Amino acid sequence: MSVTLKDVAQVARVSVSTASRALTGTGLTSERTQQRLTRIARELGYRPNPIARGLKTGQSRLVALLVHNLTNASFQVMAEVVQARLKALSYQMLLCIGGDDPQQESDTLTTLVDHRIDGLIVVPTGKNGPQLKALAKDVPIVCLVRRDDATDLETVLADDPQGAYLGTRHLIELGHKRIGLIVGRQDTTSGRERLSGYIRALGEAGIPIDDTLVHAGHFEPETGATCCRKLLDLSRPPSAIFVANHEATLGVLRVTAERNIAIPDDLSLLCYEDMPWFEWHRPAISIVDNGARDLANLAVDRLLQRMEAKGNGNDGVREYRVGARLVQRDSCRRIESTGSAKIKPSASKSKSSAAKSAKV
Amino acid sequence: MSVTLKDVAQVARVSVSTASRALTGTGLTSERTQQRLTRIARELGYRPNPIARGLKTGQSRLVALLVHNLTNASFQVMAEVVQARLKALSYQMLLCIGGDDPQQESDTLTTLVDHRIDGLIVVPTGKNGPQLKALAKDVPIVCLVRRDDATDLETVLADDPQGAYLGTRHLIELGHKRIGLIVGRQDTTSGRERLSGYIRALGEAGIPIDDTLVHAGHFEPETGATCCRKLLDLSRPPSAIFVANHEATLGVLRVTAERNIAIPDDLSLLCYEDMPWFEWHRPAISIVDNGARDLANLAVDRLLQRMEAKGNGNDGVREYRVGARLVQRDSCRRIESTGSAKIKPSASKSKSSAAKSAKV
DNA sequence: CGATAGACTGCAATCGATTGCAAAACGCTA
DNA sequence: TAGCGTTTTGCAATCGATTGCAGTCTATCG
Repeated sequence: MSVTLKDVAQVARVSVSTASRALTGTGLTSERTQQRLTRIARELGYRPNPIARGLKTGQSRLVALLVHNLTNASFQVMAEVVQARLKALSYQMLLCIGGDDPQQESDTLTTLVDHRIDGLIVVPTGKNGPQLKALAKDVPIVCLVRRDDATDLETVLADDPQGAYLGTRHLIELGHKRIGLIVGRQDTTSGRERLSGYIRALGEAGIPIDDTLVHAGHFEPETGATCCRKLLDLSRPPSAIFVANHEATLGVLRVTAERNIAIPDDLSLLCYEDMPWFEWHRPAISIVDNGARDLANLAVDRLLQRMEAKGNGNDGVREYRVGARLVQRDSCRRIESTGSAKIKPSASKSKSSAAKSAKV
Repeated sequence: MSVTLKDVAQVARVSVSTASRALTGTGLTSERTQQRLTRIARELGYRPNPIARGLKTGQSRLVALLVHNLTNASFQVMAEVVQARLKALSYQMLLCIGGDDPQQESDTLTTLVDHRIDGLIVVPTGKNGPQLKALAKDVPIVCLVRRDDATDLETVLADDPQGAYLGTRHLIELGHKRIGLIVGRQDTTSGRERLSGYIRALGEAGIPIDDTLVHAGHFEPETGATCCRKLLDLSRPPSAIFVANHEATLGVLRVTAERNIAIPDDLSLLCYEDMPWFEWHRPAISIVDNGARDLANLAVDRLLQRMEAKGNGNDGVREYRVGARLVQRDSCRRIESTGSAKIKPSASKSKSSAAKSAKV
C-alpha cells in the first residue's frame, strides 16, 4: 500500500538498517548516503509508519488532552492551543471528553495508556487519584486547572484565589457591600479557592461575610438558576452577583431575564472565565479572565519538559500558577455607598448589620 | 512494563499463538483453554497492545473527526456524539481542528493516515478534493456538513435548502417582506444551498428578490457586523434579518446592540444553527436547527458501515440529508402587512432596553 | 485394533521499523 | 604495503501481536 523503509532501501541498494539510520539522522551514516537516502525517500514519498516505529520505540507521537467537555470556552481555547503547540512538534493531539465523570475518566485513561500515548494533560475529576498516580509511572502527566489531591502530580492551576479576590475587590470598589457569590462545588480546588479569594477581599474591606450570600453548587446552568433565585429572594438581596462557577452563568442570566432585572442598573454581574459571546452580549459581561491560553501553554511546556526529562524530571516544583486578570466591560455599575440593592424598591438600608459573619 | 501476551501464555503454559487465538475468540481453541486463558489474562491484568496489534492487522482502533473549530456549537455537539458512539465500540476518537484552512487540513489528513486511522469523518474545506479522494482508497471516509465537490465521497449533509426555506417562510408568514440574508461563502455547499432556500421561499410568496438584501461572506463575526451594517444602512432597511452564516451571528448582535436596535421590536432576527446561550439570551433567539446531533449520528452510522464493508460498500447512495427544524423563540415578531421597516436611519431610540415583555 | 477425519495446538514467519554487534571499508601512518 | 584506528554498513534480533501451515491428539468408525 504505502512505501516502506524496505522499498527505500531497495531502491538505494543499501540495507534497511542503513536506510533507517540515514533517515532518522543518527549521525552514524556518511554524509553522502544520508543525503542520497533523504532524496530517494522524498522521491518515493516515503513516510515512516508511526505504528511500526512505536512498537519498537514504545512511543506513539500521540499526546492526549482530557477535558470535561467542549462547551466550556476555556477548554476550547486550551484544546486549540495544545493542538497548535503539539502539531508544531509533530505530535498528534488526542482530545478526549471525560464529562467530569470519574468512571468515564477512568475508562478513557486506560484506553489512552493502552495506546501508548507519550504524554497526557488532564483536567482531573479528582476521583481517580490512585489510577493517575499509577499511570504517572509510565507516562508523563500534567494536571490542568484542577488538582487531584490524591496525587503529587505536576499541576498547572489558574490563580483562583487571586482571581476571585480581584473580582470581589472590583465590586467592592464600585461600592457594593452585599455581593452574592455563586461558586463551584467545595470538593474541587477551584471551588474552594475562589471562595477563599472572595472572603479575603471582603475581609480586607471590613465587610462581614454573610452566609446567605454564598452558594456553592454543581457545575451546571440549572445550579446557577437555583442559586440566583435564592439570592434574589433574600429579604436583602445583593446588589451584585459574582458568578464564579462558569457553568452556572447561563442560569443566572436566565433568571435575571425572567425577572426583568436590568443589568447593571438593578444588579451588577461579574463572571469568572470568558465566553466568546460575553463581549457581544448586551450589556457586555465583565469577567475575571482565568488565562486559559496561558494555562494551556504552560501545561504544554511542563509536559514537554517531562517528556524530554524521561522520568527524572523531579525538579521540585509541583504547582504552577497563572495569573488572573480583570476584564471590565459593562455589566458592573458603581452604586452609592449605601450598599443597598435596587432590586426591591421596598426597604433596605445601609450598614453592614448583616446576619452573622461566617466561617468557611 | 505491562503484561504481554507472552506473559499470559507462559503462565498458562501454552504457546503465544494459542493464547492469541483464545483471547481473540477465533473459535479455533477448545472451550476449556479459552476460558482458562480468559481467566488468567484477567487475573494478570493483560491488555492487548493496540500498537503491536495494529502493526500486524493494519488497524489502529482510532477514528478521526476533523472539524474546523470548536467554537461552533454544532461541532461541539458532533464531537461529543461521535466520541460517545465510538467509545461504545471501543474505538478512540481523534478529534482534530483544521481551522477551515486547506493547508492545515491537508497536513492533518496526512498525519492521520500515517497513524493508520481506521476511519475518518471530515468537514472538508473543499480545497483538498484530490487528496481526500486518494486517501479514500485506504481509509473509509465520510464527509460531514459540507460536500467536497471534487470527490464522490459519501456525505452527510444538513438539509440546508429546506432549512433556509423554513426559516425564510417563517419570517414571511410573520408578515416580513424585506428580509435581509447574511449567508456563507458561495463556494461552499451550505452557502449556496441556504441561499437557494431563501430564494425559493421568497419566490413562492411572490416576493421579488432584492439583491441589496443578500450578503454572502466569510465565516467570521466581523463579516456579520459588516453585512449587518450594510443592511441597516439601506434606504429601505429590512424588517428582519436571517443570519444563515453561523459565525456571523455575534457580529450582527454587536451591531444591533451598538445601534440600539431593539429585537424583535425594531428588527426580527433569525439565526441558523443553535448555540447553547441562544435560549438564555434576551430575547431568546429563534433559530433553524440543523440537527447537529442527527448529523453526527448518521455520519457515524455510515462510517461504521463502510468500515465493516471493507471496501465494497458502494451501495449507490452517496448523499444523506438530515432534516432541519424551526425553533421559535422570541427574536422574531409579527409585523403589519406593510412590510416597511421600523428602523429609521436617523432616529435612534433611547431607553429601549427593559421595554420587552418576557414570553414563556 | 488400527486408520483417519477433525479438533487443537505449536512453530515460525510477518507487520515496519530500530538497534547492538560485528564485519567491511576507508584513511593514515610508518 | 602492512598495520591500526575510524567510519560505515549489514546482519539479525526485537518490539507484541496475528496467522498459515504442519504436527499432535482425540475420537470415531470400520
